[in-house]
Amino acid sequence: MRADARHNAAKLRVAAARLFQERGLQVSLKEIARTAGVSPGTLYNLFGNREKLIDEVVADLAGARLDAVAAQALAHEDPWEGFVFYIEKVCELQATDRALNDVLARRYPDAARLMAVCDRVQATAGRVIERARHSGTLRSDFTREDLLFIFATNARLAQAAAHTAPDAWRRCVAFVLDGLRTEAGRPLPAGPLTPQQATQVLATMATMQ
Amino acid sequence: MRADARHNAAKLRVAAARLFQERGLQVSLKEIARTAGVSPGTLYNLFGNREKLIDEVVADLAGARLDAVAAQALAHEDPWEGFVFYIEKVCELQATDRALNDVLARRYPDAARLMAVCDRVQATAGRVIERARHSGTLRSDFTREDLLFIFATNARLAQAAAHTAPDAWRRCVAFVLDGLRTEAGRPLPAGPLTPQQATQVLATMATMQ
DNA sequence: TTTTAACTTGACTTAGGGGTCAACTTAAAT
DNA sequence: ATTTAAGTTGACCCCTAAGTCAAGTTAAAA
Repeated sequence: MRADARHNAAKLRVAAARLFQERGLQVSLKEIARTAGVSPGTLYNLFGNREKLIDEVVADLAGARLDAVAAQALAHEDPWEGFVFYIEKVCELQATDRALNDVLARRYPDAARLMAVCDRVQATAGRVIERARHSGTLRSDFTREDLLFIFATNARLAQAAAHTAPDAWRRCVAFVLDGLRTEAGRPLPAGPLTPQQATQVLATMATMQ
Repeated sequence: MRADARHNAAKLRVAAARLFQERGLQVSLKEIARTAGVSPGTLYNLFGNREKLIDEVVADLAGARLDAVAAQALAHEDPWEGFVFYIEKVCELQATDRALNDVLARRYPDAARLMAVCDRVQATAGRVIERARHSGTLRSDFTREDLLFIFATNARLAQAAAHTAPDAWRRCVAFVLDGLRTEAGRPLPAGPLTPQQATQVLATMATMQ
């Protein structure tokens, strides 16, 4: 790889990371190229397509953040506190980083590293849930898929309110959390979803509109 | 108005009502014209623009449905049951009618009749909440704006899951409802939003992505 | 039947996206 | 300094959307 190509790739990575975070993974690639001071042809030349660019630019960053949150959550002595911490921190990340939504929603199935991040998140989320459930505070009928839907439904609120009322989502999440304690739980009107169903619904949500 | 113009307007109203319901208020106007068997020029000729078409076609239908749900909710003997009924029915409507989202989100501020529907919904929702709160079952810190966010956040889930798992949203709503009972309530991490803030956030959510 | 205003048409403009490629430029090996 | 393969460019292709308007058609009044 020639020096000028390396420089351009670096500039593109910086521009893409910023725009992906600020505006989501669907920003125009032409605009990323413009921001990087490079022609659209060069972007396609160096990265091939959107999916590959995303995989290179977003996967590691998103993965590192989400892993850190999971580790902190599991480090809490009290499993319920760890669970609450996990939900609140992930929502917080979603409020400040639009790219994370699309990562969690498995919106880009051909981005291998991104999918790996996604799988890791689901595994660690499972541990956070299991611990809280086992401690007796989290209601026993709560599943990983339910958690994914909490993230998916609150993501847009967190982002939409980021300027007007940065803490609006905290109220909504608090209502849900109060309903997730064992002592608040009542019989649910519908059974849990399979992981496959959840994946399909999340993908649909991400591509809707 | 000439007979052919009246017929075309009728055909367009039918096509628009169907496509708005099935695919949301942002469907291509060309497609509505095509479905009605009429040229795009005729649509613009007869209705002016998207906002006016929506106002004529959607407002009455959506208003009638939402009013009926509110009336049934207030007819329940038990105020809490009425509250639960109201939330579940509105979510159910949102799962089967994509147009309702955009109505509730005040996405088209120039559509006067639509905005009137919206205001009426907020007023009746306020009564449903007040009644349930007064009865002692609904936690006292719950506001109208919170209800609007519950609708807004669950709308996409209800729609996205409509085919894969039509009852998925019922689980999520059930978690929230369990958290809305007085005995489950704990101090909230953030204050309520003003109506203006809520409106702004809802509008942002509707136009996002 | 003629006339004409009302109405309809669809190609057109503007504006935006993804993606390609022949022609040009340049890093760097010799 | 010359060579050449690697890299860059931006006009160009495709598409789909909103919205316009000159030209053609037709309902219905006279």
